[in-house]
Amino acid sequence: MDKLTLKQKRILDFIEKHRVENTYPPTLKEIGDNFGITIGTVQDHIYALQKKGHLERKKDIARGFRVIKSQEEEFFDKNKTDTELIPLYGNVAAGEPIFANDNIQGYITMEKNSKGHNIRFALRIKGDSMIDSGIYDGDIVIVRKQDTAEDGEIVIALLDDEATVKTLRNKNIKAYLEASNSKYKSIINKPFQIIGKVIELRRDYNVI
Amino acid sequence: MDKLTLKQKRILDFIEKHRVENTYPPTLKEIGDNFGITIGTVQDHIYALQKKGHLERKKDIARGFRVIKSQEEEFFDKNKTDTELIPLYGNVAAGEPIFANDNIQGYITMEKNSKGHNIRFALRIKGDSMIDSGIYDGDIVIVRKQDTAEDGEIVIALLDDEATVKTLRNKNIKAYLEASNSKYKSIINKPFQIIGKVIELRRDYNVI
DNA sequence: AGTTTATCCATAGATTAATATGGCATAATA
DNA sequence: TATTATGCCATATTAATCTATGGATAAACT
Repeated sequence: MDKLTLKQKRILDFIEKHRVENTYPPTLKEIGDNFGITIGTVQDHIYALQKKGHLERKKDIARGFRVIKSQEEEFFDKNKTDTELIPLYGNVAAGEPIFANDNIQGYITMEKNSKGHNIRFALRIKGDSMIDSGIYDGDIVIVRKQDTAEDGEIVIALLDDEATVKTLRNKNIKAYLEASNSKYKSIINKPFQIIGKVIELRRDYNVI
Repeated sequence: MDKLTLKQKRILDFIEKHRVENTYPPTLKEIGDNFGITIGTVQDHIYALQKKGHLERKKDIARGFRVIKSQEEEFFDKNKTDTELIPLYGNVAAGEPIFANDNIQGYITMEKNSKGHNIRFALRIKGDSMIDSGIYDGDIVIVRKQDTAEDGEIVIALLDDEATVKTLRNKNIKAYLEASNSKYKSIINKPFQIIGKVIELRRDYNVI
């Protein structure tokens, strides 16, 4: 990858920019028109770009360019691709399905999970029952779907057909759920089902 | 966006796949060759795809296709491209520079900011002085660099050469910083400099 | 000094690629 | 049933695009 002259760099950038914007690379003429030079001159530049290893080209193929990216650029692209969007669900009233499509309030960008495809989703917290654990009304919790959890972990549980955020206590003896706010009483010995475990919390401060 | 027939869908997919793999879309002939049909037939399919709103095409332009993506697909693409990594700094002792390269603990994936290039960084919280605001030891705050802030906003301030997280109070009269924990006393009438404003909080729950 | 590199131009093919037409058969739809 | 959409072919024409050549100047390099 020899170093490029300013002109060569500009032409290379134009080819890539054109490709991104139009979905196809430019022709020799289009390049020439953009820089106010003739096709013959463009040929010279293309030849130089190829020789220096910054551009590949298919013979006799219209618009047959491929811009070769540097390692840095590849890296930058790579970390751009290793993210995914997970759905953000609003809080649901008792009896209503949580994972309904029309309950999706938006999407949260997250890094892709390396190991396996464990399914995650986000849930907006309603109420202050977890305030003593530093989870406030309006916060968003990222949840990993699973049906078991350890003592002390914060879980999303289905209780009386309603999804709630609680701390799991004494799982193996008589499991109950603890609301992290002293004014709420904890739920003991009620049947519940664990939907997932809270793995992250996000709070947006209103920013204009 | 009318519904496509199987054949039409396959041709559309081929165009997009070809574009991604080669950096440029195929010609009519290349499409025909791939499916074992003639150019005339391809023209028919292209016409149908255009009429149904799945494909755009520039007249008289070689390989001048643009595949129109559904909202879902746009979404999927968006998360691939519109993110960036922001540096996560550890807490620093008094006098040491915060933004030193060897103070970078990692990187946080975030959605790119649409408006302008305001610079953001992340900081890991040390101590419990902001616990009453639900910011705990070990939490990560996302900070937008700026040197002013409004009353009540949580800011990163440089105070006695140390970066601290505080709530800003009475900015215009006698500004002081408030620690959100009753056992800490607020800092009044000391000179300080605002580095940035907290725009988001993230907390990771230890997950194996 | 001689050679290569980088920029330019002009022009004449040769080939690729798009467009225009017309025709045919079958399935879906009004 | 009449009409439209789908899926296919063949061929001629026009336009786009690439390739090849030759020439020129100035700067950088050997």
